[in-house]
Amino acid sequence: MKKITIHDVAELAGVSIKTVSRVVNNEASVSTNTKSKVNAAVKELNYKPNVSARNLRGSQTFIFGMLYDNTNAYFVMDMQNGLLSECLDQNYELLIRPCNSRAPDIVKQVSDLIHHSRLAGLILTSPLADNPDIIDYLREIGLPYMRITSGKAAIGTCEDGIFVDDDSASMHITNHLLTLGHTKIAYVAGDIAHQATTNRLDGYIKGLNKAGIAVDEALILKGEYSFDFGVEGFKQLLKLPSLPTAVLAGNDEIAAGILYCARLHNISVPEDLAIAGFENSPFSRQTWPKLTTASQPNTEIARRAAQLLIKMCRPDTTGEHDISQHCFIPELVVRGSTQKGA
Amino acid sequence: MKKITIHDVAELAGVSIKTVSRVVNNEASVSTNTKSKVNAAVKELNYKPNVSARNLRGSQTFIFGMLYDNTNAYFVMDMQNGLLSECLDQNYELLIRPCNSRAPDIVKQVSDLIHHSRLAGLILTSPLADNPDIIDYLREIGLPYMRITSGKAAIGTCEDGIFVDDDSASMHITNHLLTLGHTKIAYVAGDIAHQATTNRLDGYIKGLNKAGIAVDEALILKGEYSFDFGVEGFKQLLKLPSLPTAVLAGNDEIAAGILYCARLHNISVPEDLAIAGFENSPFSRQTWPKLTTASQPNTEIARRAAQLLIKMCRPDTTGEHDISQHCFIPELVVRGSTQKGA
DNA sequence: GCTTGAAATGACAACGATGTCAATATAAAA
DNA sequence: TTTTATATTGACATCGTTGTCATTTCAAGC
Repeated sequence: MKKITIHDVAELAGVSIKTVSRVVNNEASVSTNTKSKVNAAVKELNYKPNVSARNLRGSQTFIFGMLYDNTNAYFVMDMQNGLLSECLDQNYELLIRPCNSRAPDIVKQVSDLIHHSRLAGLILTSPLADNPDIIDYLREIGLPYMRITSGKAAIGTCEDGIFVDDDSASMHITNHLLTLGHTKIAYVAGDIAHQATTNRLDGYIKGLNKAGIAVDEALILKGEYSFDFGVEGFKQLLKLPSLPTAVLAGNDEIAAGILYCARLHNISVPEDLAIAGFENSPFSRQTWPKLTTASQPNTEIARRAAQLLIKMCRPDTTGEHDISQHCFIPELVVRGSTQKGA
Repeated sequence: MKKITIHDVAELAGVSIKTVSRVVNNEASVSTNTKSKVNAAVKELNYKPNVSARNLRGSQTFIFGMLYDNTNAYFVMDMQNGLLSECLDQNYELLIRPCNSRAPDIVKQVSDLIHHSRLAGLILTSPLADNPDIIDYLREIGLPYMRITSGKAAIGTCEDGIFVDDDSASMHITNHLLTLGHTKIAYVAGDIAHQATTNRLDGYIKGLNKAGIAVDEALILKGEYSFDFGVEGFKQLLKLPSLPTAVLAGNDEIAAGILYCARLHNISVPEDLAIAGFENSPFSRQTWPKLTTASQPNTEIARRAAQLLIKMCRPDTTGEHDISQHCFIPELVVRGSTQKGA
């Protein structure tokens, strides 16, 4: 398998290697005639530029990074599959890195990755996407980045990113429970380092307010996005003088923990207690009863993030900085954990 | 942010860049004194070799690939975290790729990845690790690879890889059920494209044989590693004249499906039906009751795979091809799905 | 025909590492 | 001490590409 280099193409086309480089990179100032000669040679030899040489020499690089710090394997998997699919299609490489958002030197870690791997752009998932130190740093060095996080697309601000409107979705779920007649609804929230946590709580509070129900702080618990915290949280609720009739969980894992704990105490779901999750992760379908939840198209979200980032890195758009943002609204999925027979 | 190159290290350590290169690459013929000086400088400057430059110049590259085709997100996550941790420590890059092992052009896909990204080695997880076409191809082109799959370490063969002794573990679980007095034990297996599936079945059969119990083919179902197949499989078992008293599942997902379906039919677990899973994935702890299962240290396994692959790529060992293999035996974890109160 | 500016092209250095091979330091043998 | 073998080190070319800058080509304007 002989290696085909730019020299071979140049020789065959009868031009200099620099001209081949120009054609391959779609630069200006190449005559139509030359361009077609070179393209023919490229095709005949099946020439592919050497990525390492490009990355080594070029100012532009074709490598993105994706950072995650999330125990939710399904979420990370969806993200990375979506990103990879889009990046590889567009001839970008994607480096995937786990990291600890609470590490004191997190900014340095990010900085090292960027410089060492010469990243052209970075994709951040929550809670890293919500870390102001990291964002400030990226702004400072002017690296294109995409945050995949919670919020409303704020057109008019310079906040680029992909946003999931957890606020609205959470309100929908709350409304769903209210419609079923519940008035004492607890909220077992995840890690407040995630923007989503705040927004989901806000949606819940808005929902209650609209229905004219006072928010009872004793019914709101904050912890982390894990099954174990679901168990823990419900144990705390059990200590209350009277149980709520419904619990909204920060995500499906927490909901599964609550469900588990309810079962231990012989509380029937949904008859005595309605439980709703969030995220529509696979195991929201694998509990008994299945969990009512809010569904977001994670793979699609990731693909979109990659698309926008690539657009940001393409200098061919005319000067102006387009706003690169997009908003997704999770959909309510009603299942047996809130409504018998659903 | 200044980029740290080998020149900076050389200057600080007071040696030539070539000597730094030797230390970094663990080559022979460097005095202990020089080595420690250089290592100190590397550490002080936090120097990391540029992967592109290495890849471009060297005959050896420092990029591994990891291929997965597995719907079990927790498994893939554990694998990639373990591999990344080891690879990055040793200054190897790791490219992560999902792929479809049943694609007709799978070998070409693998080949393209290897050549286009100039991989130094490849790590395969099941079922890709069990695909003979891929393995044959890798042998043919002489690319170092590590299979992470099921089997017994067969010292003496040239079969390099990381093996999980599913056979023994499955037999342990079977024995556990036999000890509890079960004699009619069904097996709901996963996808037979995975070597693990065959080996787990073998362990089950051996377990029954040792106890002098005849294997009833009607109690053995083969499908795929999913919750849905667990549901489907149990529905089939329900059609039998009489139900088994215990079911062994190919993995935890299948077990969760069985558990779900049993609950739908008001069958108490473990009283009327004992269920055991395999893999000790997080949601084996998130069902009610929790699942008895077999636990394997996936992250550790992955890290070991990377270590062995790196060793294979290091020419500094004296000529001979060491056997690079390692075997892990999953441990039985007894929980409430087979034993009340466990 | 001559100047001129822009378009088109090429020569050459550079990116950051490793491979080759020659030079030097060190230890062992004579 | 001198010779010889070996261990240690460094100078320099090199990998395949792109950036810089100089050069050539060409059409338009005088």
